[in-house]
Amino acid sequence: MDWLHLPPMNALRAFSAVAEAGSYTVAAERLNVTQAAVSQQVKSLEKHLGVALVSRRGRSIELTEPGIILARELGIGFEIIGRGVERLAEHAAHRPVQVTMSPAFAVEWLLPRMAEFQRQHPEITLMLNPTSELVQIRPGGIDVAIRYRDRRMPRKEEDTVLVSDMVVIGAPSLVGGQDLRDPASLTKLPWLQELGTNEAADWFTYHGVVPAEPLTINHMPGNLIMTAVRRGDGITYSARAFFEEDLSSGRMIELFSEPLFGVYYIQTQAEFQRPEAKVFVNWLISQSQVVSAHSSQKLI
Amino acid sequence: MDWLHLPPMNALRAFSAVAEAGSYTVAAERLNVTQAAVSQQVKSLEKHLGVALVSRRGRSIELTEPGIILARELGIGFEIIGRGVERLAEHAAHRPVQVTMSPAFAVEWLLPRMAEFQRQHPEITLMLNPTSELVQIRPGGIDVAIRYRDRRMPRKEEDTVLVSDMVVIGAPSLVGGQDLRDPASLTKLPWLQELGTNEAADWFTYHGVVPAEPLTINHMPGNLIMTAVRRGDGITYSARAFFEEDLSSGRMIELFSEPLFGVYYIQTQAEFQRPEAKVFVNWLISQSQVVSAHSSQKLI
DNA sequence: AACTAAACATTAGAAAATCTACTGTATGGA
DNA sequence: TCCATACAGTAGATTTTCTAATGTTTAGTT
Repeated sequence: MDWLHLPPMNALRAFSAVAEAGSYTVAAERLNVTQAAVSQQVKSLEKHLGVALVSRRGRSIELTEPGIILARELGIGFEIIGRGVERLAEHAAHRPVQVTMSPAFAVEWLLPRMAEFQRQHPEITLMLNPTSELVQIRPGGIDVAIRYRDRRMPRKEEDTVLVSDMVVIGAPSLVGGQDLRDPASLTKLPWLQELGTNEAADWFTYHGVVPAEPLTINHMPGNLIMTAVRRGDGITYSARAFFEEDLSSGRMIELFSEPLFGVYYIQTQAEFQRPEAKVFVNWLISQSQVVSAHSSQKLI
Repeated sequence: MDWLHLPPMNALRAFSAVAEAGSYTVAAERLNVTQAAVSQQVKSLEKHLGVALVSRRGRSIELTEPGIILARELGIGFEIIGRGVERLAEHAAHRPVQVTMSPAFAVEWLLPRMAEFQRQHPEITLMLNPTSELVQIRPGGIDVAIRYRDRRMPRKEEDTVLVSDMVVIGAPSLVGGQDLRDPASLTKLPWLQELGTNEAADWFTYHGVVPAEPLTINHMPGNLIMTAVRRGDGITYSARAFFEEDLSSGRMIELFSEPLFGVYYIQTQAEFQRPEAKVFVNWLISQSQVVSAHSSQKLI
C-alpha cells in the first residue's frame, strides 16, 4: 500500500459524504461540521488531485465525470472500513467489564453486594480479577480498578468506595486473654500477609517498633488470608469494614485500630469509558461508605 | 453511511499501516512520520474503540485477535480507496494541459511556436482556449492562463512571456498618405475591437483626447481582428510583437507606439501544479522576449 | 422586476489534531 | 554485561481543520 501519495483521508471522507448526500449542506450535517468545512475539504482534494470533482449547477451541485468514478470507489472503501469498525465496536460492547481489586476487598466487600448489582443490571456481565498486583488500566484490558491507599497519600478528585479504620485483627483462639496493648507485643504473634507485600513490617515501622527478634510471617494469596485469620492461624492488618460481622459477634478481636486510615478508591479510564463500565462505577459510588469505630454508616 | 461514529481516519490509517508493516517503525517510515506519531495514533484508536489492537511481544509486536479482524477489513477498504485515487490520478495525468489566452496572442505568438514545443515534448498535448474572457484557473479546468496587463498595473513575482510596445496599427490601404501624427486625428478612422472590451475609448482617454463625434467601432471576435486589420477594414490597438513581420515588410503601418507598455504574463495554480503544466510554463518562459522599437530581441 | 430564501464560496482567526524531538523502558544478541 | 533496537510517553511546536461571518449566485415569489 502506497500511503504517501494518498490525499488526506479527511478530504476523501468529506468528498465521499458530499457524493453520498448530493449536497454540501447535507453532507456537513452528516459529518457534524459546518458547510464551509466541507467546501474547503473538497476544494483541497480537487487541488491535490488536480481534477475537478464537483461542479455547481445553479443552486445545487453535480459530480463531474471523474468525480463520479472516484465517489463510487470511495463509497465502497469507506463502507468496508465502516463495517469493520462497527463489527469491532459491537464485539467490544459485549465484552465483560473487567474489574481488578485486592482479594480481601473482592471477598469481603464486593462479592456480598454483587447479587444486588446483577439484579439491577442483568445485561452487564462483570469479570473480576482479584489480585494485589497493580494491573494496568488499558483499552481492551482492565476497565476499572479498585485500589487501596492509606490516608497519608492524599489525592484530590477521586471516587471513593470505602473509607475504613484499619485494624490489626485476630481470632480469640489465638489472641484471647493476652495483654497486647503495646504494639511491640505483637511481634511475638504469627502474621499473615499477602504475597509480595510488606504490611507487617510497615505496621511496626509506623508504630515505632523495632522487632527484637525476627517476625513470624506467613505469606499467602490474599483470598486465603481471611479464612486463615478466622481459623486462628495468625493475625493480619486489614480494613475493619471486612470484619464488621466477626467483630460484633465476638468471633474476632480487634488488637489495634487506626481510625479512617484506609481508603479504597476507583481508578478508571477517564475518557472513552465504556458505557457498561460507567454504569458499574456509578453503582460502586452509590454503595460507598465510611466505616469507623464500631459502627458503619452510609455516605451517600 | 454513518460518518459520526467512525474513529479518526488518520488513526485508522496508522493502524492499518502498522498491521501491514508488522512494526511501528517500518509503518512510520512508510507513512513518512516518526515512530512516536504512529504509536500515539494507534493508542488513540484503541482508546476510541475500547479494544486493545496491538500487544507488545518483546522487541516486536503482535496484533490482538480483534486487531487482526479490524486490520483485514481496513486493509481492503484502504486498498480500494487507494486504487480509486490512483486511477483518477492517472486519468488526470493524461488530460491535456489546458491553456487560455487572448485570441491575438494565440494566433500571432503562440501558434507559430507550437510546432517547436510539440517537437520537444511530443508526450504532452495542449488544449488552447483562445478567449478574452477571464477564465477561472481551477483544478480540472484551466491549468495555465496567459494574460495581458498594461505597465500601469505593476506586479511583482510573475512570469513574463512577452513585453512589447503597444501600437495603433493599420493597413496602408486605409491609412497611407494621411497625416495622423495627432492622436485626435484617429477618431475619424474605423476601429476594430474585441467583443466586450473598450480598447479604443481607453486609448483616447489615455491620450487625453475627447472625441468630437462618435467613434466608429466594429466589435468582432479577437481571432478575426488581425485578418480584418491586414485587409484594411480598420485600425486597432495591439502588441507590436504580433506585427513584426507586417511592419518590416511594409504591409502594415504603425501610427502610434507606447514603448514596452504591454505585458503578457503567466498565471498558474501555484501549488499542486501538474507536472505537464509545469513543463509547458517553463517552455513559455524560455521563449519569453521583450519587443521594442523596430527590433525584437530574445530575453533569455 | 424586485425580493427572498437556499445553497455554495471565501476568509481570517480560533481550535483541535497531529507531529517532532527527546527521553524512558524493555529485550534480544554480541 | 553492554549495546543496539524497538516501542512508550511527554511537552511543546506545527499543521490541519473548523467556525463564524460574509459574499455570491440562482430559483422561486410577490
